[in-house]
Amino acid sequence: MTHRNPPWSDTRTTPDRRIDSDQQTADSGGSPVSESDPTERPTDADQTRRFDIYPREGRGMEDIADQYTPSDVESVVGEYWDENDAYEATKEAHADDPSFFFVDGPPYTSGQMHLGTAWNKTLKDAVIRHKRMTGHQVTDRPGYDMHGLPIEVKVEEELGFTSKRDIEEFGMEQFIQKCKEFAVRNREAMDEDFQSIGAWMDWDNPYQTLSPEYMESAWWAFSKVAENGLVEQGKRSVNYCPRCQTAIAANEVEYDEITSPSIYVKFPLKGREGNLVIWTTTPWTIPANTFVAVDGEMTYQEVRAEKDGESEVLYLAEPCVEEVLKKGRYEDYEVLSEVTGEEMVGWEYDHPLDGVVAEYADFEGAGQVYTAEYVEADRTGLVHSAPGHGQEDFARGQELGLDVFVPVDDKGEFTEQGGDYAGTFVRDANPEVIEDLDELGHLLHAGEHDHRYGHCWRCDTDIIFLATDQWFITVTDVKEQLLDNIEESEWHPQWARDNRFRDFVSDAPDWNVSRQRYWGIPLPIWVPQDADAEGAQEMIVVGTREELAERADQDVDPETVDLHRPSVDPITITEDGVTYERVPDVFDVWIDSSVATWGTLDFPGETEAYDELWPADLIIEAHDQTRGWFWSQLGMGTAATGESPYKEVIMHGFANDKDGRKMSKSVGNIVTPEEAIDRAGRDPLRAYLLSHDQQGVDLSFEWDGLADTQSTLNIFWNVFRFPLPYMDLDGYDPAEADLSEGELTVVDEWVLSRLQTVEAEMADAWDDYEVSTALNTLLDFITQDVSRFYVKAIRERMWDEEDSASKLGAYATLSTVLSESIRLIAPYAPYMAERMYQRLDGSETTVHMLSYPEADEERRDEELEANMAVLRDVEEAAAHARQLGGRKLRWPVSRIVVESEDAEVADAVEALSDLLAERVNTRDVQVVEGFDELVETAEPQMSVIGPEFGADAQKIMEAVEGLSRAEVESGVEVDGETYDLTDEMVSYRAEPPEHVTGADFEGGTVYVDTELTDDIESEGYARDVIRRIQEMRKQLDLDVEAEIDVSLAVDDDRVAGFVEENRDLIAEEVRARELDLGSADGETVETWDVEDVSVTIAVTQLD
RNA sequence: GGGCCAAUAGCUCAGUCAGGUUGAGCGCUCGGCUGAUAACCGGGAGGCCCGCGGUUCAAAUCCGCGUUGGCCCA
Repeated sequence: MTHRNPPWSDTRTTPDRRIDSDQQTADSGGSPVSESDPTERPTDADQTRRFDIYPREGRGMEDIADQYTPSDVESVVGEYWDENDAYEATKEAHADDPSFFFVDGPPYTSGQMHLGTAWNKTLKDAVIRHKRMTGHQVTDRPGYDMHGLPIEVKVEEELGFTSKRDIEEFGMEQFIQKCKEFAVRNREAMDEDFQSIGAWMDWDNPYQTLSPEYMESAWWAFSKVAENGLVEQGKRSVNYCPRCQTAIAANEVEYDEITSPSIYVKFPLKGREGNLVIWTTTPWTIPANTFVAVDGEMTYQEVRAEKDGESEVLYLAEPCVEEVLKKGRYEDYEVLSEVTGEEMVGWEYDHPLDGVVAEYADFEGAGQVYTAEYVEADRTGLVHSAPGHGQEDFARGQELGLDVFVPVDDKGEFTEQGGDYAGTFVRDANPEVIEDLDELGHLLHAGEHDHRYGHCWRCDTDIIFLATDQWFITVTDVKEQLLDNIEESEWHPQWARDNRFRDFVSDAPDWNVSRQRYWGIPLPIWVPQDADAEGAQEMIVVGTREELAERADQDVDPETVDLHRPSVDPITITEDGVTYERVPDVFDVWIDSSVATWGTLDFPGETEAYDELWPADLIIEAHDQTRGWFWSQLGMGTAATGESPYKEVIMHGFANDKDGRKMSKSVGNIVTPEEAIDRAGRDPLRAYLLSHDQQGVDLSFEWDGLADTQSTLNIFWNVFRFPLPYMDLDGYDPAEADLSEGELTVVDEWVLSRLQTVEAEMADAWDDYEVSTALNTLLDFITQDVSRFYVKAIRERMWDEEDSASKLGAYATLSTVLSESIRLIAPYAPYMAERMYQRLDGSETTVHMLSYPEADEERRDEELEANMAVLRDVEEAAAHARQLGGRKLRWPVSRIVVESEDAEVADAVEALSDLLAERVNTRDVQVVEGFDELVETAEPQMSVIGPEFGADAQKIMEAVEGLSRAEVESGVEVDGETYDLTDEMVSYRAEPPEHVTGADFEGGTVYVDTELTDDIESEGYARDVIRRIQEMRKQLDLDVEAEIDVSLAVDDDRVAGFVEENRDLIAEEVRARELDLGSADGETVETWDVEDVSVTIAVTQLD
């Protein structure tokens, strides 16, 4: 065998390369991938930058990267990308494609990347890469959420602050500066984190919620909301953090189990005998009591209860009577009467803390019984209601037209109205309230109650409900439109939209957007200094910096103004003789991210991109954002413009630990992305994360699973590197692969057909963003079809003559399969794909600028795929049968017989019989409907024979055992006497004849005839000897082309004869110049056991 | 307390929408292959398909009630 080129010479000097050599013809519906003049692209001139798996100059195999080492691949590719501006080149390549407006959900800059955010960014990156490869100009601006209470709290911790007073003393401006520094510092670290997992986004230009342009987006959107009449100021009962001294959003409240007081209180009725009995876990809200709620439908009993010789009258819901009286340790009771809740409406009572508190709700309508929806037959069936605190109480109070009475200030302390409690923090007042109620004789029972209660998500302080003056976006006014807009958006998975999201939106209350804090976007609301001034508008909402400059009383430069507090605080607006001042609040931080679709485009500062792109084509977040960002954007978009700001949503899951439990510091089960990258690599981590369901389902992270993914990628790596030495030897350039050159065999046609099928299936999966399905389809193809089957099938052809048409066909096929598979995997494992691409082709700067392969229906042959599936089943069964027959694959068998009644199976085996014969190493393949050589062996049925023949049964059994059916049916002779046996007495077991073993497959049975002949033994031993010599060559680390001398001694004359017969074959296969039989003398000598025969082999390397 | 999602081999997951003999990978074990070789392939063992009811000729799959975990809400 001769070769044109020395093995490691540089054969890659072809000057003109095709771009994207096996690009399919663009279909009519598809969008053409931009292909600018190839001469503008980097050409072979910078070939030195191309990766080399195999060193070109005179080095040996030991230098070959024969194992997939992700860290090596990733570091070299990372450098390559940087040096060659691969990201920029990719964007450039798709600059003229149809646009795709992706919007990044901004991570909050108070922490660092964890596994969940790594997953999130990886999925986004894969989608963006795929979108580009399928011909889109993708908006890929990453974002950061940088304002808000959580950062304030972190900074307060750093500075050792405990209250707002500390901040005021420190200075608001300085404090805000510290918050900004904190956010920017974290952002920079997160930039690096995200890039470390290969996320290709516009990291030079992220949108940041603290930038003037971005803050302006929020002002603009809010001003549109105001124009639509959906901004309102009002008292609402809100979740209030007494430490942070601000309202917090419902989704900023976390819940935990706590122990609260549990008290039963008697409210003395006015104008009639008796008491209403209520139950509460918040004694401190009793001072604010305004009314008592009952269920109009429910039956209440008037009972006279006795204790210590005294009696009193109590009103309780009928199902609660026994329980409550037990709590109150009453000894006996009698039911005096029954009334419905409805009948109790209007009853009046005295405030139970009259005389203790300075003021209580005694205005028109207060101190009475009303019905309410929230009453249940629980505890007492009567509910203490304080609209100044409880949210439901507040809502019902509004319906009833009751004033809101709040004897608590913004520090959570009682005001002077609280009388004895004035200046006491509400929760600290609980014991006093209980004591006072007891002294006044109104306490029926006091105990403890364990329940879930909310606390501030950042500072852990238990929240209180407080009716305060806040600003709202009244989304409840556009509820129908919100629900309609949900219909307009497409969600993956759809159930998330139709169940969770729809339910949440249906129940969403008005959105409290004001926070009494510092680090945030200031509310752009100006209110009159004197609300009663003539001609005063209720409020002025400013939408842009330009507008602020125009309307402000002070000089404001729209280019340089910092919209943060405190610089905007002193700005006033005077119009029509009325002076307006800014509301000192900042926005709820959810407002910030809710305008991300505008902020990403720098709108309204810039309008061009907005006009072209808005609304977003796609957003991707985890399921916690259903009530977060998915909602805030819908709410803001609908309130501001009437539209949803996004069209499509992918909602993925959470990364939990291996037991499906949340990762947390306290449990100590956190896995960091850094550790995963260190232990497995970026591509394996990405592929692992992306191989699991991406739609709504959580991931249980497991190290073994990550390792599995790495070994799967390793199989791809092996498939990739397998042909390289051969191609190099032949000077074959895989980038120039042409399927019309050379000769395609049936396996080539098959694997190409499979490739098209895989491409079609992946395209279908991608259409529905079934990202994991697409990846797993590809990985299955690479491992099962390409590695397990195709590579094995073409191995021999790699050693054909230099210009063999069959080899060229295999080269072209494998090159095509690799080239397209590399592009198919590129969005998932971008580093590996790049390295492979640069080795095989490299005509473009990066694999990621190429187009995604599409199925060529011309190349699909479903019948062939079906036939090959049958062949593989048969092959598997044959291997099984061989194993049962104790004949290893290296030794040929004389024949296999495929038994099947299925015509399709028979046709498939016949169509592919040559290939099958080769793969199972048989000299002959037969296909039959029924294998007529099976021997039926009799098995006596003693349960029938025993009773029939009594004492003779034992002998008959022995005689019958192992006979054929014919022998039994002709009569069984025992001791000269012939017995006729009925069918019931004997059953038959069909068995293959001697030397034949069978194994079932889905369509039938495969029989393998392992009978030995001299011819078979001769080949078998020869192959065994070849194998041993090859093994020695390998151990000696010989170059594949190196020649050797071999001498060997066989410790068995007959086997020695077989070896002698095959001398030429052996010599050729092992590249032996001389092959001596007799004694083993040479540089390296080793003795092998070949089928129990000792064979000593000596190998000497020639120069 | 409520809504949604999940539970299938020792582990990670398919299969559930459209009911018809539970599959894959890893791990274990036995074997095979061998110029992809620290790679690769096959056989085997291993499942009350979370539990209990119901619908049906037939349920991992549909329905109801629970248990456990996750997310969200109160």
